[in-house]
Amino acid sequence: MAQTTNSQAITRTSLHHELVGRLQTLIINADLEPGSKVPEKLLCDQFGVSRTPLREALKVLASDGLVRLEPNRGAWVTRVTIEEVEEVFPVLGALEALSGELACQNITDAEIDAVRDLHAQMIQSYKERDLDAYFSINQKIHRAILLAARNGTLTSSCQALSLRMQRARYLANMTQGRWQDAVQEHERILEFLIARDGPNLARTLMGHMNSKRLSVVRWLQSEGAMKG
Amino acid sequence: MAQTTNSQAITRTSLHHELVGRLQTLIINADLEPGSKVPEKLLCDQFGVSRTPLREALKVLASDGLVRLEPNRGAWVTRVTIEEVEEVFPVLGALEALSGELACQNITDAEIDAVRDLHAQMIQSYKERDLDAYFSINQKIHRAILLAARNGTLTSSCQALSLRMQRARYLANMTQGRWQDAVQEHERILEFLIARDGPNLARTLMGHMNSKRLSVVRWLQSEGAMKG
DNA sequence: CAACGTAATTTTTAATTCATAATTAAGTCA
DNA sequence: TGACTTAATTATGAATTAAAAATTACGTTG
Repeated sequence: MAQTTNSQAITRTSLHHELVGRLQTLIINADLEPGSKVPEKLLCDQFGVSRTPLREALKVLASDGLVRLEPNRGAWVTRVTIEEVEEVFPVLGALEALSGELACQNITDAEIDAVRDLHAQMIQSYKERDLDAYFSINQKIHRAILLAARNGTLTSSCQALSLRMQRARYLANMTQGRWQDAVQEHERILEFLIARDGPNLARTLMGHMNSKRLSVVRWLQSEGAMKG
Repeated sequence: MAQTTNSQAITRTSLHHELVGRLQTLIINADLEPGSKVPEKLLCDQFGVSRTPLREALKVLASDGLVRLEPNRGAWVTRVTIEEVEEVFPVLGALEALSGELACQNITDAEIDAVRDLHAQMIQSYKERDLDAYFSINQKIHRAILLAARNGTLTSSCQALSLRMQRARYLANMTQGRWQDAVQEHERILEFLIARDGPNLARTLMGHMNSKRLSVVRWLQSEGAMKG
């Protein structure tokens, strides 16, 4: 009997919590256009909820930087600006470096094997020029390392910032050269992880993040130049 | 006229935003006891607001880890556990290290002078054995370095985590030996900041954070041993 | 004709109300 | 007497409603 109650409790989730996830997805997929106003009424109809839980969710998204609340003006989907990218990537770099350091201390052999598998799949996606698959597996690798660090605070901090940058992932300037460099960086990441070489893994992850930053910024700059 | 409207606009703030700040203060000062239930009704009466904005604020605090929401059970003030300290301090260490690195690149001479002043005041507080003043000035120094890093994302990430640890600041085991060590670490922090030696400042700040972690954990352990 | 001010409409914000879930207390049965 | 069940009370969660603020449109005046 107690078990029944428990399993129900697991599946049960508060409405606002559900909404946070749904809205995150909408924003990351750019279904809600960057810079646009969040259409409260429309979303309420779409999700079949009232404005109270929706607004509760928007407050959380605002503290994560996905929307900006203007008092008495409503919520606006934030844009990925060059300034933001220049700010967020260094922080993400520091956090990923730490995750690499800690992962080397705590990762199991089985987990390393899993990363090795993911890496092989990613290489395959690279050879097939399947960018969507590449991005997806890439993210799984970073997440596997993050989880191996055994630090929940680190995990959530990283994820919140990653989420903001994921809005820009389709902006990543994956030229042939950049893509090749990224794959080579990942080779070294795997290598240092297998060797459980914390300091070098940390350094490589930070450098990797810095390369990503440069790539995204260049793209945003060229895009800005086209428009303006 | 535009200026008048503007200055008014600056002071205007939404109710829920105001509440986030007020509740943070209550929790940090332990006016809301760790582990206890957040008394919605009482707080509503106390602040003279309805439950809607209060609950919006609680959602934000929950995403910052200051309260924990249990579906259909309400909000509970989180405790500072040893596990949390062991998680948060390393992350804070990585972020402060980055802040030191960036500060060395961007800090002005005037800002360095300001830190120097704060440092002198802190030494004075140390000599007078004024722990409250010491903590307060200490925090100002770390914040000054953080602001000199010119990275808003870093600032808010650090602040959110610092807030969680500030609940434990009165738990810090400031024995004579530990206090002296901390002051010496700060001497080196100032020294490397003046020299604008990023790598060494980063290393020192991380070490400083590690010392703090050890001190807090030891205290929590001895406290746990007393009770249990 | 343009610019400023006023009024009306729309939108946001917060309070109230209603429904649902949890907890506690009381009563009954073993 | 103790444990379990059921009912009642209390509190939480979400919708609705009301009040406050902003934007827009219109009219008037210079």
